[in-house]
Amino acid sequence: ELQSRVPYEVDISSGTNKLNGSERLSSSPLEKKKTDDFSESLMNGSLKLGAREILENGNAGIKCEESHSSCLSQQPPSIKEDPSTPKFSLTVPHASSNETNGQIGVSGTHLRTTSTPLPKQFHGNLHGGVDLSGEAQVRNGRPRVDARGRNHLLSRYWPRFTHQELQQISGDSNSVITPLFEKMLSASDAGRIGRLVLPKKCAEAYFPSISQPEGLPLKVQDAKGKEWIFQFRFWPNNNSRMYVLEGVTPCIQAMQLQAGDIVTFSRLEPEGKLVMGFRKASTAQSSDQDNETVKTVNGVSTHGDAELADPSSWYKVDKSGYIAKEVIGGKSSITRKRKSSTLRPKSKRLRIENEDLIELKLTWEEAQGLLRPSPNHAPSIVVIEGFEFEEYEDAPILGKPSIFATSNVGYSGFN
DNA sequence: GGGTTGCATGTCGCA
DNA sequence: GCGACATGCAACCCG
Repeated sequence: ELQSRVPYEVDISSGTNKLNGSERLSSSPLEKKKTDDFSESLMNGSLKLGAREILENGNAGIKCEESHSSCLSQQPPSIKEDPSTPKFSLTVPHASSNETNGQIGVSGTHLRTTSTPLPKQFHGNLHGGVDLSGEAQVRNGRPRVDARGRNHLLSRYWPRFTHQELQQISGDSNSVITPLFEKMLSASDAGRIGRLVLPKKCAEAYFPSISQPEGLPLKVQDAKGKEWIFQFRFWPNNNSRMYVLEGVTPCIQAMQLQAGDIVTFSRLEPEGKLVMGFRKASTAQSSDQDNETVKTVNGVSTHGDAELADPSSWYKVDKSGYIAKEVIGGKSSITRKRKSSTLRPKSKRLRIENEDLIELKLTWEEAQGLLRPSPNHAPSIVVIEGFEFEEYEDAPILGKPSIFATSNVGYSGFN
């Protein structure tokens, strides 16, 4: 018996992540794509500020070192099954300090080592203590690629953590959060059966490898620190596997989750704990919408348009099984016909297919989150009516509030 | 008889 | 065309 019945935890050991390691460079098409994506991210600068934002707020940093192009071909985190110990181990490369000195804004990948001060307007403290600037940058984090198969994950599983979610997970600790993936709960997942179907690639990448269908118990901590033990197992499915977490009903109920809500999986480091968070459907958009706005867990407006805040108002399922999409401005379209035998919405397919129909409206606070200071220019401090403002000689850069990368070898996927 | 478990099957997205 | 995944459903378990 290779697998102990003792609940497994994810354990992290530090590795290396040499940005200048030429031996790691690769010219494979996939990696070229990542490089391009990353370059693109640098253009808008949002990665830089997103990273800083987290640091400057003194909360858990987020590892996103894998977003750098030179990280892309590094060894993926290995998920090893050690017969001699019940402890499941994940090896996650870390950044070395000399890789990031002065690199923030260029690499933007090693959050804990950044030192460049963040312009005050990006702290969000001018808005009643509510952070309005950082969340957009962190919610589009990308997971690592499949640790074993190195196959990329579908975009709908990319973690899109908000700043507040990360805060909620990390609490007051100095732990670093590595967002792994997220999944929108299907009706089956949220049902009473208590089985949460896991995306295969995510399961194989981030959870312990299992050889027997019975799998093994997996200890997962929720955002409140409560620990749950799920049975991580798989079913043979055709010639493949279908991974499920069993026994999730109490957790689902405790979180008051339902179909359409999003569960997130991340890892706390250095503890190596697997952490399960959630995002209610009322506060989250379809996970397939990259670069879109997301409301925070507690409903605090961030970059989300007020009319975008409630997806429940976007979709209506009629008796014929159609899902009608209501878009701002009264436009609507039929997205896809569902099985007529069931009327329940299948959140998986809830997506906006024609993004041209979306009009983004921003408040001033939201727009501020898009602004980036011009590089290489130090601000001058001006005090107006008791408030400090930073003045820049050059006009700010407008960036898209979507960039965040999380994985070591996975997607840089920047937009 | 109700709940649970394990597998089968249909649908959809992606290569 | 194939793999992934949502879910249907029959077999099994248990009170």
